[in-house]
Amino acid sequence: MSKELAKTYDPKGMEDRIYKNWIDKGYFHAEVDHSKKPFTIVIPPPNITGQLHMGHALDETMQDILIRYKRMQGYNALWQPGTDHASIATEVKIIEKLKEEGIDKADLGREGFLKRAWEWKAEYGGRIVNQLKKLGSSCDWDRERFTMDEGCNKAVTEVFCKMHKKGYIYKGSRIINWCPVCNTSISDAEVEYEEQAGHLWHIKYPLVDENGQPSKTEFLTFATTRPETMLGDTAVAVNPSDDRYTGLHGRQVWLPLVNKPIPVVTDEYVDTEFGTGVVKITPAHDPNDFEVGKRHNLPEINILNDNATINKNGGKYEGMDRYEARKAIVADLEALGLLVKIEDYSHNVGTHDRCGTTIEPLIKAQWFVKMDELIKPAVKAVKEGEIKLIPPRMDKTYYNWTDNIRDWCISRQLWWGHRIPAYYCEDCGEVMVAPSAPDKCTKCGSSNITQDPDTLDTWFSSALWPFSTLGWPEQTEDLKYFYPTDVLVTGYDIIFFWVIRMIFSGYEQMGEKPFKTVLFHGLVRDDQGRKMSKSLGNGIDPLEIIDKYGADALRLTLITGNAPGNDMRFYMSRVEASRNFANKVWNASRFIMMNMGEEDVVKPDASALAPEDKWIISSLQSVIRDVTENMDKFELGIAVQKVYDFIWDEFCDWYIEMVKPRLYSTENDEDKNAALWTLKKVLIDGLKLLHPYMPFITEEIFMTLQSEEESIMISDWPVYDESFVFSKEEKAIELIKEAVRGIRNVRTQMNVAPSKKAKVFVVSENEDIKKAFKDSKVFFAGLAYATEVEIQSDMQGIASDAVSVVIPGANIYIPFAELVDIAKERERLKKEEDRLCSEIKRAEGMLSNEKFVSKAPEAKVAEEKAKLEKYKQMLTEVTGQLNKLNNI
RNA sequence: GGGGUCUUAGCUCAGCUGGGAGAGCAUCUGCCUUACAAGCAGAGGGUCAUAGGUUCGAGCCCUAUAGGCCCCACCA
Repeated sequence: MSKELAKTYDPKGMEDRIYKNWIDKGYFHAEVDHSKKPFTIVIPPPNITGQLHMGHALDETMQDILIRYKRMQGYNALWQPGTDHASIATEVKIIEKLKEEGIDKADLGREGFLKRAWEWKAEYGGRIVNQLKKLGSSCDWDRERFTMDEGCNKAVTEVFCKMHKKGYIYKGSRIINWCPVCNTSISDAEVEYEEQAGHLWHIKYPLVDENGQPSKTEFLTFATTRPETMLGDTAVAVNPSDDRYTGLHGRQVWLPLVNKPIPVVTDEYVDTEFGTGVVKITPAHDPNDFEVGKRHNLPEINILNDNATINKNGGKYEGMDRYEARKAIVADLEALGLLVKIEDYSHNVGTHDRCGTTIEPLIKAQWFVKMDELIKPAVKAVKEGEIKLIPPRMDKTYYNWTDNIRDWCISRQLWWGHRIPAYYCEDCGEVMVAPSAPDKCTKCGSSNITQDPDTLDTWFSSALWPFSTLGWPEQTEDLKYFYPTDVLVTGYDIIFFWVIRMIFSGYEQMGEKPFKTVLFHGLVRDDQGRKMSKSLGNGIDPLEIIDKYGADALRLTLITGNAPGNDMRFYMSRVEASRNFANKVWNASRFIMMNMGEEDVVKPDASALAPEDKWIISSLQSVIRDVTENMDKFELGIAVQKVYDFIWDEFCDWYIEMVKPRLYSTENDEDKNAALWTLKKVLIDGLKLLHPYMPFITEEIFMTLQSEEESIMISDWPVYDESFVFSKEEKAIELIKEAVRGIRNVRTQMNVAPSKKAKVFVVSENEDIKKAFKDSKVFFAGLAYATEVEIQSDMQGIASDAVSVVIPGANIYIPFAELVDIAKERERLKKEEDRLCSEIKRAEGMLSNEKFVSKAPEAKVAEEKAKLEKYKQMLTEVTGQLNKLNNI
């Protein structure tokens, strides 16, 4: 049967065809099967609003690699996919779209808006999923979920009610972050601080004199960045230990414009070093002032409407925008002579991470999750290694958050999301939290009941994702079998939003961790190290890359040379390099197939294997061992680098070249068979090692090579096989390694030599060596001009002006008249001598160290001993050669 | 203010628990050798930021310094 690959590697079309086949065969699907061990990953659900970007591509690739690897190892691998409703992000987009149609959200009403939202989801929700498929993601699409599907809704309601009952969810009037553009509260995690150039206004308030009137001579000066908030001032504060102001304790100041007296209070919060040591206190519009206000029982005067205009408490400023009011107030204060000075001032301003609007702290009644108890098992889990974070330094980031945790504001004034299952009696005000609307008020029996209009923070449902997707709150078989999941792969940027919240939710709801390991990756940046963003227009579309170079090349690019948790830069030249590697694999495979005859190769006796066969097979074993080890440690970049080097350098550039003469020869079928068998074996194992990284090309080659197989993705992962490690018993392998070194030397010299024609003599009395060099082309393949090779048993045939290049055991002599610059050769040998001397010194140093000999692993010590012997022997030879050269 | 992290070849980065300085790209040289020019064979290029310390041995561990980046908190 003839086996053929297309002449050129072209991923286009091929990838889609293969993916479709995998789907049709159901290879991605996982069912509970107690005869196998489960391996589970839940996908970080992409937003339905989203388009695939490089961050996704990296994230999905890493997960797919792990899933494919484990699947090949015989695990029952489940990659649970799904999408996130992304409450605020989606709502904002829909509002934008409505605006284009000239429709206002309010006009549609809640029902109408939600109808539009679901239509939107139906239209765009599948887009990102299809894009994931382009990458080759082996998700179990039969299990695709959505954070607002029936099951997830049930989970959300269940959790809300349960936690409310336990007192972990409560409604309270507290100072929260308000986005005046999105018109909703947001959590602390959603506030992004941004350095902004602003001003520091120095203002003075008159003290109140004994007649209760503003003094004309006594003033208290302070500085503020937000003068407009003075409308809501209810005190000024000084530090109790501040000597400058001890006389003012208990007095009052006159709040200008509002025209009323407010007290001077003392509080430790005030920093005596900053400004004048006086702070105006606006409890309703500043988190710190809020705390001060609580301590001193100060009234809280809200001066802002939800859209950040001044409300009726602002007197004549009512209706003005917050920034207009600021101008007006500063102008009025100046007119009153109360403005001392204006300074330029750069400070951090809280903005909404979605829309960039400066957030406004407001007091509002919102729902919160009480965190102090919930967080405890989550901290313990990481501290005790129950959950491992990779890289380990992420622990610190994690604790940084858990140690400073504040209650989580979960209610949002949005429509798209999980509506809070709280119901209010319009008659008596009773609050009822229940899975469904109660018929009557449990307190007064009234049926005049309305549901809380707010929805939940989008992360509330994501926090339940690892178990809600497996069927919770039902006690499904899936849940028992696949939970806890094994690995969570995600970016470090959502550790606070998502990772921590999944962990405490897992412990609270399931009594068990949601995953064993969290593998973090960094951001994919552009080639200048900038974040890829829409506004910069520097984003690179993964789909375009896939279209041009193939998903395999993209995946390889994203994984190589990148350590966990580190950001990476994306270079087109690296994509090209990856594509070139794919091309290399393709052509090597094509070469092997071309040389395979009609009948299949059979496994040869070990005795039939040539030294180079044994060498490459042994080498393959160590690659298998190392790669498996690296993958188990989640060192994906290191693992694939090893596969890459093995395939390209050792297999293609050395082994295939060495083996060519045997393939072209028609004399020895047994030998040819041995070569072909080795080629095929190493290729197949190499493809398998590569498959998690480059699933498409490996499948295409694998299936062309052995059409009787089903698919590489369900084949067995290669296992380190001691019986294939010939180096332990075979000296021939050592010989190959040394020959490789010798050949390099020859090539180097030939390259600098004036003549291109070389005559190379191999001189040895050792029959094994002579056999190995029997067809010396083996060792000079790739150098067409090194054609003349003679093998001799003694030195007779060597011209007196020959000089050796180093291959201990077998000497390759090159007539230097043709090739070698004596001075250069001498230099080289001297360098070699130096190297060996320092090696010997190093080895001797180590071996003479009692600590090393007693503490280091035995194998290590033995290795060093062997090295020492080898180096000593090599040194003798090099010295001999050097002497010989010196005598010429 | 607290924490993290980085500084390794011209560029971008790997370098696992301390034990022979690596890759990709770029540069230079020579090759269309019947798998591959998306290729082959070579070469050049590094005081591993600086200064100390621990060790038989440090790119790796410790301390300090300089510079860059990130996260958190936030002083009005």
